[in-house]
Amino acid sequence: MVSTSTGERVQAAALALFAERGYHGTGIRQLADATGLSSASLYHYMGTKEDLLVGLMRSSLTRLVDAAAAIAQDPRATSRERLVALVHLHVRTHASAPDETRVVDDEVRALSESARREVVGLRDRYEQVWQDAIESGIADGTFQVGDAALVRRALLEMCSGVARWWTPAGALDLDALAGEYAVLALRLVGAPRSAARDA
Amino acid sequence: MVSTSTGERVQAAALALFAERGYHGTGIRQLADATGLSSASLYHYMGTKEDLLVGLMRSSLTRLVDAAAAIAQDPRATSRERLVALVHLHVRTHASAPDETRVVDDEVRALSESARREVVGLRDRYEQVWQDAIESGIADGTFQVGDAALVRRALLEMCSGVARWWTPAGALDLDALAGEYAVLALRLVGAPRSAARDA
Amino acid sequence: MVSTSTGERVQAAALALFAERGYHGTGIRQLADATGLSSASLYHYMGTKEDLLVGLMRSSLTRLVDAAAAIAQDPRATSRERLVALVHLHVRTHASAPDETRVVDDEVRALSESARREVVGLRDRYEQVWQDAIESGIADGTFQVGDAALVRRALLEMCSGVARWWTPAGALDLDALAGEYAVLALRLVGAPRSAARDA
Amino acid sequence: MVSTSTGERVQAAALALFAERGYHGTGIRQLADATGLSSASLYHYMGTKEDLLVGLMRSSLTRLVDAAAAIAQDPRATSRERLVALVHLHVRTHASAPDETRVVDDEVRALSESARREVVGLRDRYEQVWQDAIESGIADGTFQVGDAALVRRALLEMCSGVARWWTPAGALDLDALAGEYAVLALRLVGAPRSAARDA
DNA sequence: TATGAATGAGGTTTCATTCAT
DNA sequence: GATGAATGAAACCTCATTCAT
Repeated sequence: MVSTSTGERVQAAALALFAERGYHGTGIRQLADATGLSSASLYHYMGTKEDLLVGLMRSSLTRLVDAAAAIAQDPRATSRERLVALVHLHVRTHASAPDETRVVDDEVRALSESARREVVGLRDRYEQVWQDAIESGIADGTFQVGDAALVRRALLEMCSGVARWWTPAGALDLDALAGEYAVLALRLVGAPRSAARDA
Repeated sequence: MVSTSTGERVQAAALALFAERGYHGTGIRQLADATGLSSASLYHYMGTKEDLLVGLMRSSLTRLVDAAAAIAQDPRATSRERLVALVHLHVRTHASAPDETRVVDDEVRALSESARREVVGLRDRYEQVWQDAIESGIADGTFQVGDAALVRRALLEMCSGVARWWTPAGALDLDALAGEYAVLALRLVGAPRSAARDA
Repeated sequence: MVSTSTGERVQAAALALFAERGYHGTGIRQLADATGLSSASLYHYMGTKEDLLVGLMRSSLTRLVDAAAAIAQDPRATSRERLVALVHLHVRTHASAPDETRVVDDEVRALSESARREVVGLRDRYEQVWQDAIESGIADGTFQVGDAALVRRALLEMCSGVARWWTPAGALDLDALAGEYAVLALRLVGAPRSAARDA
Repeated sequence: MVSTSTGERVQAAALALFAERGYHGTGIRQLADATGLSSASLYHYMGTKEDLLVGLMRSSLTRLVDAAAAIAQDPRATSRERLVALVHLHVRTHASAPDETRVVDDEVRALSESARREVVGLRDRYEQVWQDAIESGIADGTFQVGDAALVRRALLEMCSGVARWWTPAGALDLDALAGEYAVLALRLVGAPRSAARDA
């Protein structure tokens, strides 16, 4: 049986509120109400409000970066398989944790200089994994892509979008969603032929 | 000779600030500083802060909706041409006015209920044009698409992304950018063959 | 007819409160109450609370430094006359504006680094005038003093003390007070003979 | 071997902090950090924050009052010797324990009514010893002083000042410092001739 | 048009203190 | 002894907004 610690409840409430109303749109008092703590008690669990934000971003991005790195390091995978795996990871993560996504993507500007550097660094590492995956697919002739950076951006934006609309209550379950996006991704990189098999 | 009225300067400053720091992250005093007015004077040109936001969103979305409607109503265009025209419109608009995009896309949550309804209504009308364009391409056999709504979302997210990275100082000019994205869009809808011609 | 501006009333209230309860012991709300303003309105007239403190210190010290410099630059004065003039200045200033004195002397530690540098700089300039006056009295044989710096400190501390106890309601008026301290000062520097004449 | 109890370490830390940043400028958490205890644990050793302050003041003033009383009660001392002994006591105490001095002198205003009465009572007893010493010197013709209370204040302020600048690292050691001030004190009371002998 | 003056409400954070463990 | 958890009150300051001039 997993019980949630108060610290975790604070993080969960912050995530939900930051996602719904934005970091600057969320007040400490609202956060306190949502957690059932006094605003003073909140400071037992978070440092500053910004520390809380940074913590959420760091853990979210670190998880994503680690998972992507694991995919990148699998030596047996083909370029196609690697891209599909990345799409699956990204889509499933973003669809099932849309709040994290919104916060990580939208609130970087709210960070102070030093925190921003850290978070952007993590994001850059993640994007580099995609960039490498695309370039190696180009190199081995699997992908037909002119501008790899442009396609990387298009791919990531496209996949991130699921956080804005997918819900478990809809017609598509997570697997189907990831499958659909894998098809689209392979089309985008010009390797559409056996898409059905990969998905 | 085009002179900018004070009201326009207020809007321009608001756009830049809202885009950079977010609506809730932007104070009236910062806006006053940026405009060279006192915060009290600001209220001669805007109603409330929210009115200012709604005004920016309305004008931005209205322009986009009208342009999209014009494309949709051209009877001579093929499905392929229609999609390409929409992509060009969307990409050029988002790339050349990234601030408007950020504000329109990110700050809907900051609106009060009634304003949100209006803005979401405009956004829905715009998306419906894309939806129609995709469905008619499916209907006439040009596009190979399973889930039209899903592809519409993927397409729009992908194209909107240019606002986050394109700059006129980079290697691609606006025309080239729009061309590249048209190619990607046609790939996404499964109508890639003569992509080069369309771009 | 001299009317007091709101800004001046804020400064006066701050001076009284800071002197009575200390800078850290004085809250913004108390300051607001004392001024008859809301705490928000206060910020129209002061910058931060620290700005207010620095302003008080600066104006107080600047006045003192200027007056001391004027005394120091009088070429016709003897060493004895110069010292007596400095004592008169210091004692009258401290006795008649004891609040300023307390704040300037006690709250330097409350200042942030950069403000402290400025204020300490002013204080150092003032003390240098005294140091010069003592040394020139030693040089021309008027004063019998071993350690000039030590005597300067003893003199200044002694004279500053009037701010802690003198009141216009007491037996001594300002002139008599200044006279008494001039006598003591001349004794301290070992030039007591004609003290009565100088006072 | 002298080991310091936790309670003593708390007092020592409080003294240093109160002296450096003032009573109101020192937080319980800073005190906890300085002691290596949690803020909750602190409350095992002090009562309230004010109790801590009162305790410091009481012990400091009691020691001083007792020492001064001992000097006053020596029947063999001359007026001159008695004054010199008081100066030595005061100067040595203030120079070697400047933190105590600052706190005792500056933070009386931070005390609540009843505590203030007690502390001020102690201070008054101490000053009375000086007052008596001066008056008896006047009575027996040793001192040439007009206003005994005024001179008492001048003397005490002058001597207290050493707490603000003397350091063991400087050119003067404690004995020399006390000697110098004894000379100055005798000059102040108009009994300067054999100053060298007394110091 | 333009702005100084003004404010109630609320921002984030810290305060000194208590108490169950 | 010692401390994590907790808090009501208050800290300084900024918020969006109004209004008389």
